Amino acid sequence: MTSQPPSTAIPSLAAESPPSQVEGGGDSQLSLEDQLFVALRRITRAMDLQSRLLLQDYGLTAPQLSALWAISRLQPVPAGVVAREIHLGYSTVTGILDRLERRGWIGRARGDRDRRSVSLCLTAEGECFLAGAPKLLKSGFQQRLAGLRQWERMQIVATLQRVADMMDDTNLDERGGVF
Amino acid sequence: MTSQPPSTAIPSLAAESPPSQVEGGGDSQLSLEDQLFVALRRITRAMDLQSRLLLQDYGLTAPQLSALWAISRLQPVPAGVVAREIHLGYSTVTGILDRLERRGWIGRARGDRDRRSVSLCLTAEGECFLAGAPKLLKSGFQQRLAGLRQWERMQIVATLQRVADMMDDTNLDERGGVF
DNA sequence: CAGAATCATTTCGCGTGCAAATTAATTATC
DNA sequence: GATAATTAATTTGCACGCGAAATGATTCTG
Repeated sequence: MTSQPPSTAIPSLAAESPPSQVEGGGDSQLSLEDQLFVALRRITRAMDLQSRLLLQDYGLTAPQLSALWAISRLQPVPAGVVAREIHLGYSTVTGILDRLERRGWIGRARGDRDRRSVSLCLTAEGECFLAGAPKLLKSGFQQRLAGLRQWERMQIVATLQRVADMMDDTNLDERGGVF
Repeated sequence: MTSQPPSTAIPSLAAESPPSQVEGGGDSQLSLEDQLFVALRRITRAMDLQSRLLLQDYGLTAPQLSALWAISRLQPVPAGVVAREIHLGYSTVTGILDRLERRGWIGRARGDRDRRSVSLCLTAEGECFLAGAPKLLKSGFQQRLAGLRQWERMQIVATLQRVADMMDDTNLDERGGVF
């Protein structure tokens, strides 16, 4: 019936919470892979919630803001490049650009040389908005991050990039491997 | 599981990204925070795509499978516990349970003592399905993970959990801090 | 013991993000 | 130079996951 595996699992490393049942998730008895999945799910959810918060406070989602920054950095830039840059599908980016354009933050213009492509540029209002725009990452998270040492931050980023590389099949063959 | 990782091990590790421009995203000129965001976005997307792949091949999404495993592990279990366990909102879990129930993999029953709560159990078919069920993480990712050393895997999981802790405000106050 | 407060779950409305099909423009092939 | 193949962007259809409000059940108060 109920599975109570008497696992001898030593709560390792990050699981140095005392044997008291910490509410929220008894990861200790999960396999490493499952723990990893849970952590990833928590991160995904946190990203989603942060995006909703942005939407509520500023009227744009995190992907929208991310696109805006990318355009600001690369303009004039075709839509496809932005999609690849911020790791969203083409069709998704179209919708995002619609909303950014409707708000008057970006301008769309068909390319001169190639009239299939769309050239994206920030408008003056777009620049203005970005000047006072919120950060992509939640302020609480940023603060906590800032509280770490430089090498810790770099280590975290490196690990995340490594995980992203391992999960993301698309541009893996081009690179020839994770290492 | 018995080995304690060398706690001082981590410093430079994978952080030695050479200035070479890898195609796809010129992260090199981005701030550390932006690089972090991009990595998180890539991970989120990879999770989404993996879930779609599951849906296509097995007819259930990653959250559904995750819920199924959780129920299998904790049954009989009320819905709210499952929601907290797999880090999804209550309302989301309701929909997931609908689909799992419609497929005949779980059974819902109002609690005897408290008729507000719903007791969830796996059906025989559910058990059967789980026996041959796919993993939550993409096979390619799992293989790459398996290719690492144990301490590397643990380091990755620990870092992800740490990031999740830092991003997730909900159960932070209860714990008193990240450390 | 009635009414209020609380709790677990569900319903509803919304925006997201994807794949597949579509449109429009460019390049390749014969 | 016309037809086919490719490319960039968009439209369409679908399921997800959230918050807020609603529902039904239980406990707290006076």
